[in-house]
Amino acid sequence: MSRNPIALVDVNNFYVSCERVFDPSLEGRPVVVLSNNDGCVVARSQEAKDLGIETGTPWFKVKPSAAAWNLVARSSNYELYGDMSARVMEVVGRFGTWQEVYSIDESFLGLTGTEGQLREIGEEIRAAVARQVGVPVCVGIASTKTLAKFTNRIAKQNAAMGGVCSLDSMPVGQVETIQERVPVTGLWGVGARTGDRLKAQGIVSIADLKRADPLAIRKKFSVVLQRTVLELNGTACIPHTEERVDKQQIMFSRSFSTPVTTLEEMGQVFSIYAQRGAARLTAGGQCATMLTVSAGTSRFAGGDASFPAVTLRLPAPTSDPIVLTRLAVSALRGMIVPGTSYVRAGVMLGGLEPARGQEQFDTFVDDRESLDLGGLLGSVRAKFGDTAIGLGAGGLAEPPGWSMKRELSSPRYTTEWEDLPVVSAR
DNA sequence: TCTGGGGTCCTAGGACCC
DNA sequence: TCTGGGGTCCTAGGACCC
Repeated sequence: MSRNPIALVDVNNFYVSCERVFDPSLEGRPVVVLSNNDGCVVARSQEAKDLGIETGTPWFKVKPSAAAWNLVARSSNYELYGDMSARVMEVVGRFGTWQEVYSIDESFLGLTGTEGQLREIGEEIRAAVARQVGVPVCVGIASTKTLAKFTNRIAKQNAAMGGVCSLDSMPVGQVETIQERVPVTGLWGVGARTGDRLKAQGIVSIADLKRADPLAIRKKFSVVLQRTVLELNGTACIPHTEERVDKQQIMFSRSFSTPVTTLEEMGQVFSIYAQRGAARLTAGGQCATMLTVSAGTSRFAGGDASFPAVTLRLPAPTSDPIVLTRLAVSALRGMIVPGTSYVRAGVMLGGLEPARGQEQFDTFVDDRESLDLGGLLGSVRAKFGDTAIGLGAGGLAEPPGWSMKRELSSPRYTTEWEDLPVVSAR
């Protein structure tokens, strides 16, 4: 493997670990972090996992036992997690010849060194992140991304390894034993659907898949699964993209704290969501060419749920909040049935392309010809806060009744001056 | 009573062109 | 009126990820 080893570095129980950095009283206690609207569990501390709480469990089902379990729940605080993520990535990136940030809490890293040095580097990464950011990470090192993910899992599940595992330093027999035991769906890229289809072919464990003929797998399944087979056998074939490529779509979608039933309220929703989407476009220097608005009734209410959606092709690529808001609101007529209880809605911007100066306004020749409205709104919000300015309903000082609920949120410790933690010593 | 949000990649099939 | 083959682009939907 000595050629081009790859590390997968990820934070243990990331959201919970972020909460613990600023509230050490959470150490050792079961902690869960909830989805938007405090709906269901999205992250768990080890203690919470040990209690048998699964990801996706609705909070109202867990809540009655919370006191008895000494369980703490927090609303998700994405502002905090996003900022902590950037800090972790910066520290981890110092150790690699290249780095690919794969998700909010994990990145692939190119390493160099002998087998013995690799383990040391892994330990240095752990120590650096613990000291400079304060969260625990695990490191898995192998010759391909798929194997690095698998090795990271081994590091996580064996406390004796101290959070670092290099696949080639493990006895071959031991690796084979694990691969015989772990089901294929434990692999990166193999989900439940593919798992069922593989089982029908007699392929159950990771070891089974590793022995399969790559060409046959490609024929029966897909090129994606063929790559998994090759990577399991040490042939790296999933390329890494070091540069952050532009996004291809932007979605703003939320559940409501109380159902929305009228055209008027849904107009508010689409107006506000379209403006949030437009703000993200502007921030990323992009324009959209397609707009999709959608809504949904509850899957749990009994009867048939409905998920109406309308997609519009924009007359010209744009990030103009006025254009996007107008179109999003106009799309709801004929799509939304008044009197129906909608529990969620979303605005999706697609077919994104880089913004090209003022061209985005060329087809809308009015007195805004040379005005970058999105940029202007963005700078006002940056200075005076997210709710300082907006179009129509987006400019309401008081959030509407259906707005998201986050009753158990921690402060934005690292991104707002007024939320800065205070430390004192005696 | 109360059940998340935001993405990517691949494939198949249709429209269209030469 | 019949006949052929090859290619691109776009879109919808599936599967997967965290």
